[in-house]
Amino acid sequence: MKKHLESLIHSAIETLQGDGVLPTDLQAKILVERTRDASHGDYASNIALMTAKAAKCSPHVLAEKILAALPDSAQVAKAEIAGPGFINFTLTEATAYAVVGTVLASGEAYGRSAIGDDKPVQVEFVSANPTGPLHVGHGRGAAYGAAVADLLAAVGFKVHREYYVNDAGRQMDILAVSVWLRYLDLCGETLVFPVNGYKGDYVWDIAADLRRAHGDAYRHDAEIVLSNLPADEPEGGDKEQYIDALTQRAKELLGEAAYRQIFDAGLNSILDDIRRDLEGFGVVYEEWFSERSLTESGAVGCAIERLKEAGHLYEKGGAWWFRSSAFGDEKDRVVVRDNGQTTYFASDIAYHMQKLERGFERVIDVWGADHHGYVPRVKAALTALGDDAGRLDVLLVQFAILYRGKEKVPMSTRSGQFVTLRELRAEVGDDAARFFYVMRKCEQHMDFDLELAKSQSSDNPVYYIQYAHARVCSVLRQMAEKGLKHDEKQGLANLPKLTETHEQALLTRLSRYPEVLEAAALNHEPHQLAHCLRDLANAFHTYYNAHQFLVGDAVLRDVRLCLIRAVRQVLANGLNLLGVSAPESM
RNA sequence: GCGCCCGUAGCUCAGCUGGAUAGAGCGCCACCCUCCGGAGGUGGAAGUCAGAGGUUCGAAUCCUCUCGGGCGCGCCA
Repeated sequence: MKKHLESLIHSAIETLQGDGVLPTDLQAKILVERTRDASHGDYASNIALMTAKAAKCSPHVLAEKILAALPDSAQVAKAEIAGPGFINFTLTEATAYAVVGTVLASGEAYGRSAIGDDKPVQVEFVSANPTGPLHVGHGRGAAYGAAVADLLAAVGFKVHREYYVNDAGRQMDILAVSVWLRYLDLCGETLVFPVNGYKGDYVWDIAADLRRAHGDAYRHDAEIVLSNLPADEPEGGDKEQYIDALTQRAKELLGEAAYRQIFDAGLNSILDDIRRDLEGFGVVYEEWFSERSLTESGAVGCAIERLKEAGHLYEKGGAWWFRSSAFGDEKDRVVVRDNGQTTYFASDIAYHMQKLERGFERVIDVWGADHHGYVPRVKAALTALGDDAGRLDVLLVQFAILYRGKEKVPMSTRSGQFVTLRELRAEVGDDAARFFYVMRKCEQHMDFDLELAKSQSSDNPVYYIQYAHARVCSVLRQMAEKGLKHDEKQGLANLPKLTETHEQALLTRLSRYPEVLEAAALNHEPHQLAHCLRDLANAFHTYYNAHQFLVGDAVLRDVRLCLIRAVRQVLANGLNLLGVSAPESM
């Protein structure tokens, strides 16, 4: 409808340009908006205010001229000037009522569109290091990324959801060593666990599995393992140097194959756990992309070569540096360390280069806000490689702070006292967690109230919306119990009987849904959809309280049932896109 | 110190990319159940949009500065 009105205005503008009222090189964007106030009609355009200057006349006078040049439309009942020069449109009744039939006919497809034109878009999200279970910070990225992906799919993009598995690098080595040391402990060796090792219980579990499967195959004498190592932190040494030396020792004693087995045992165990966690959360991927595969396939080497050939790398202090400061970054970054190993950044350059080469029109990365400093260097690398960094959107998600009522839930990664996503899911449920995470726009710091998320009352927006859905179902059950039949055809044929203000309000809400969906998708703002659903639920509850649906008048009953079934459909569609269930009873 | 994000009702947040009288939920106050689920609804009070300049017909929205809060500034990932 917006587009229809915009085209009407466009045609009026062209007429005025032909008449010389407006300059032909006019560069105004025609914008039609929903009115905030029902007394302003259904839609409004500020075009006259925008272009008055170019027309060299007052907005009001220009608005009159536009109005005169506006082609007739069967869907517009009236168009009038208001305020400083707005053009307000009021739709015909038939147009307003038509939405009910449209919703019921379209069903699950209502609100979806094809504006994405099947263009391939990649959404990479979560991508947490497989060194431990996901925590509540990752949860927000998961819920947000999944919603963004689903929204884009709903408006016609071909969406590829991807998880980047950081299965290479030092952190993973530390995990492998941690597993091995716990394993040695289980074998009966006595050793002090490094300060910098991963201390979570899951490391013990992996070690225990390893021992069950392989017995003492990887056992080495503790004294040999720990001999001639630099001091760990408690002994006045450097914990980083210590853990690296320990990693080196592990590789020497175990040999490459055995080390790799322990490494993979840790990796696979944690990755499986993450995958199960996300699946339970309703988050699934088309692809789990391995960082290690980038090195093994030579992609990392290739990316480095390309940068080197283009003259964007230089050697300093034994390492190779990328001249990212020449492309807007604060300073240059190392891609190959002095020990010959490539950095995580080097992998990321290769990864993003590949993403674009894989043919995605747009590439979206969802990152935690703590990685924001990383954005310029990745874009710099793409630019240096001759790619269009503009095709990459990095969406930064702020942290969520958990509250239990008024009390802040203590969380600190340092002490390992973080709350896992699994714990959150168990406590508040998947529906509430998914909804709460996307209720706020991603750049907002979020206070996540566990008590509220758990509460089964109208205070809790997710229950409020689900309850509206369940209520419609309940009415339909009541209908059946009373032995009444619903004649949809008769209902749709008599929609003008929906004369109550509450009914009019619902019609507007329903017709708004596709617009909200489109805006939410294109702006990567699922919170818009969340708010829209709350508003719809609110309008429904108000209606429910004010009027009976199962009335004696069969025609009116059919009409009202059509309306509330349409409401139910839209609620279900919207909740589904946010990964929240739409229960028939609660 | 430099960079990014945020600052809107007592609280949690919207505000459709510069438009009409700044909105919603919670909380608070006053009401509404012989009625399809009261897990609900109606009405009301509540704001110097952090502050100061600037841009223009018009600013919560754009620019500059200041003040608060978060995060980031590794040859970690």
